[in-house]
Amino acid sequence: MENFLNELNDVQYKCITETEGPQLILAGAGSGKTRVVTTKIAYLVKYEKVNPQEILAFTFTNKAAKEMKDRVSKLLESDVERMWIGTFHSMCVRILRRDLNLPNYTKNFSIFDTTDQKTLIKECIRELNLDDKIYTPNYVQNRISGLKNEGITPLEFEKFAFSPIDKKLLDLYKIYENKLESNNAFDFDDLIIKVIELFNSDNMVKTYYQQRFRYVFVDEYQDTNNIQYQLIKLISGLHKNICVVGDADQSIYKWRGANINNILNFEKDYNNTNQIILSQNYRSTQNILNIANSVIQNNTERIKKDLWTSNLEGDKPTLYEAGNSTEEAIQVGSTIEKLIQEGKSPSEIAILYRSNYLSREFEEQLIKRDIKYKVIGGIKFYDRAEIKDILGYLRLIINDDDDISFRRIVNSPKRGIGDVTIDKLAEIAIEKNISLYKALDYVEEYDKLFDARAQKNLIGFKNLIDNLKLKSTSNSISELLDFLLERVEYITGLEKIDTVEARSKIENIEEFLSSVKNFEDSEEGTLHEFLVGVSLLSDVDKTENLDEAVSLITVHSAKGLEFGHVFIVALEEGVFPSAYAELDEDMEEERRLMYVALTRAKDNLYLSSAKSRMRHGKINYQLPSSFIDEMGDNLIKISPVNSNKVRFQPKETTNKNYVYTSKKGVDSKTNIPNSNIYNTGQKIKHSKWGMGIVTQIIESQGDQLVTVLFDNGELKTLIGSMAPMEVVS
DNA sequence: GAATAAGTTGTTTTT
DNA sequence: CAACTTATTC
Ligand SMILES: Nc1ncnc2c1ncn2[C@@H]1O[C@H](COP(=O)(O)OP(=O)(O)OP(=O)(O)O)[C@@H](O)[C@H]1O
Repeated sequence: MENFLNELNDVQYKCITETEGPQLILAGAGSGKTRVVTTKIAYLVKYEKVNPQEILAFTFTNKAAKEMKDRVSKLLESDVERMWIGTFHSMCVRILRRDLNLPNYTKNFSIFDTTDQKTLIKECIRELNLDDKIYTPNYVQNRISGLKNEGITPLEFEKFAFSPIDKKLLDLYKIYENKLESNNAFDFDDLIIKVIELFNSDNMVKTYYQQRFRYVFVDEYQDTNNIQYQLIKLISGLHKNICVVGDADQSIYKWRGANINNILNFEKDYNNTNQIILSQNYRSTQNILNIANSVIQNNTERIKKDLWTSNLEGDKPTLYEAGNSTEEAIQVGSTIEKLIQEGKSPSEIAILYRSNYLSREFEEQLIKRDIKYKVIGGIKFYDRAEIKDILGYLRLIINDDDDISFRRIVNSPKRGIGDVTIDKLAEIAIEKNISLYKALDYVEEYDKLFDARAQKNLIGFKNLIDNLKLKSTSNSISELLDFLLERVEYITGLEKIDTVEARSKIENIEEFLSSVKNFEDSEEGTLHEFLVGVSLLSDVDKTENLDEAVSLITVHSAKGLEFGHVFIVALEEGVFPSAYAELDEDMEEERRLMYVALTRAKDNLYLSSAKSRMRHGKINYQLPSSFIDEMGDNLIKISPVNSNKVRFQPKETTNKNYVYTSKKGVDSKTNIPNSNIYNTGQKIKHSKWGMGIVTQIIESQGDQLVTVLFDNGELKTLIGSMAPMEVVS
């Protein structure tokens, strides 16, 4: 890569060669922001002779970090191990592991994820005897995390917590923080806060990092929150060579504390900011860009900016309005099948949706067509109960103050230690102000508390953990795990149950074991590093770019990615935009989300919606997304296939891509006689039962089993060809 | 204390 | 719908 600078336009080139001082690069989607950062890092090292260890770059996900490292290393033809490139959270853990110095913490701290936080918060709510209808764990977690993201400590909150609810919240916040501390644990927000506190309290440490990192970069700057901003400011405070890149129109994490003011404040806080705007889009066709621009300009809280491209005009995006969600999924499935038959790479195809639950029907259709796919996000692998159990053991082994993990695994698998026993143990722990694990030492002393059985079980458990602790000091992680699973009889226990679920759990555990082996082979890290890695993994990171597979992904997770052919589905009011967006500002964020979705596409965009969709087990009738109107007449509308008869005789005028292709004769749907085809969501009239709605269809031997919810409340399953009923409109 | 049955609730997005 | 909680029984 002799001349990587040739791959840049003039403005990009300017960004890269103006290396000194604060630089704010604002630019629309696909204008090469990420490319600027990677190339600039390479430029600094190659032409400015900057030492790689003087480089620090914050990315949004670990995957983005990995990609950045890969690209830089390609440009430089050398490894980039000494650069710090990673998410805020992982960089902070790195700092804490090195320099953490707090009286009640050790460097083997646990990281509490959102679920752990809520568990802890539930305890707090119970202790304060608060009404759990008002103070739901969700609400409290949200509020506390919101405060922490803003950098508001309990002490500061006290100054303006006046409402009765806020006063209670303050109490909760205080107890919560104490509990974290006694668990030797940090939540996600703490990772950043504690580094800021560390810098502010220890000048030596602060100076070390300030001197070391001569060049600091932040990608996806529009989604940084207040504490991240503070951290950036601190860490770049000496050299002030801070280069941030972002796009205000792509700010989609406000709900997580992202503060768009960070863009505005930048120029105030850094003198002589070099602001550069990139406005040429290299990613998308003109037609795609037109739609994206036309949607985003409806935001009023926005600095207008022009984004143009010299790319080809391309195909016009299409819009398909399906009668119901299954039809929509079939349409998308068969279009994807067609694309692949035409020779398009599956990895260049993505289905984007607003919420995870929407992936299901599309998965079913892809499975039917034997199309490989990967779902990014949703139920995370490491979130499965069996994996969390094992992680719980590991966490407890290296941090025995971690009561959350203790509670999780003390009776999993069942070993006769129930809630009552644990509550008694917790009494000892509270009285002595120690962890649950340490309270185990007093079980014999407090023998009147426990019956013989419970006492025996508790002592057995203590021996188990102590054994594991011992093992952990001298063995590799996978040896420890083998021993653990053996001793705990986790797998043998599952084998005895022998259900489909148990089998899949065993498979998951085996997959987990091999991922541990992978970690050991590639990184040679400690157990703590392994656990940290797992805790901070994001959804996008988890899924390897395995092989050629279609991606199913939320719009949030798709930020920063690009695909040749993008399907944006379920474009309905209440879904996208979400029903939860009530305020104007929420609506604007939804619109930005739409903008992100649209600008992921390089060549083709396929939009679709359904008139009815199941949610929470009942049918919702949906209106098309208001964003569709905002796209103007740049769309080719494909009329809904309103009856199944039409399905088999597609009109000539129908867009080619949307012709139904029935791949295999086995497809039961093609065998159904035309006379009585029902679809879920249809209204029907039965001669005896009256009006009702079709809630489920089961295809069976060329006929349909139709489940109908009648208006009188009765739920009946009827044989499609026999039942005296008809569809009404 | 564990296993089952019945009832209830709801995340939109995730480091 | 499915995941989670509560009630009931052994
Ligand atoms: N000067 C250039 N010449 C050709 N292609 C370019 C140039 N700059 C960027 N690209 C290409 O344009 C696409 C978008 O670039 P990149 O991902 O860096 O943009 P971005 O601004 O970070 O996008 P987003 O805001 O959507 O994350 C990439 O495929 C990249 O390779």
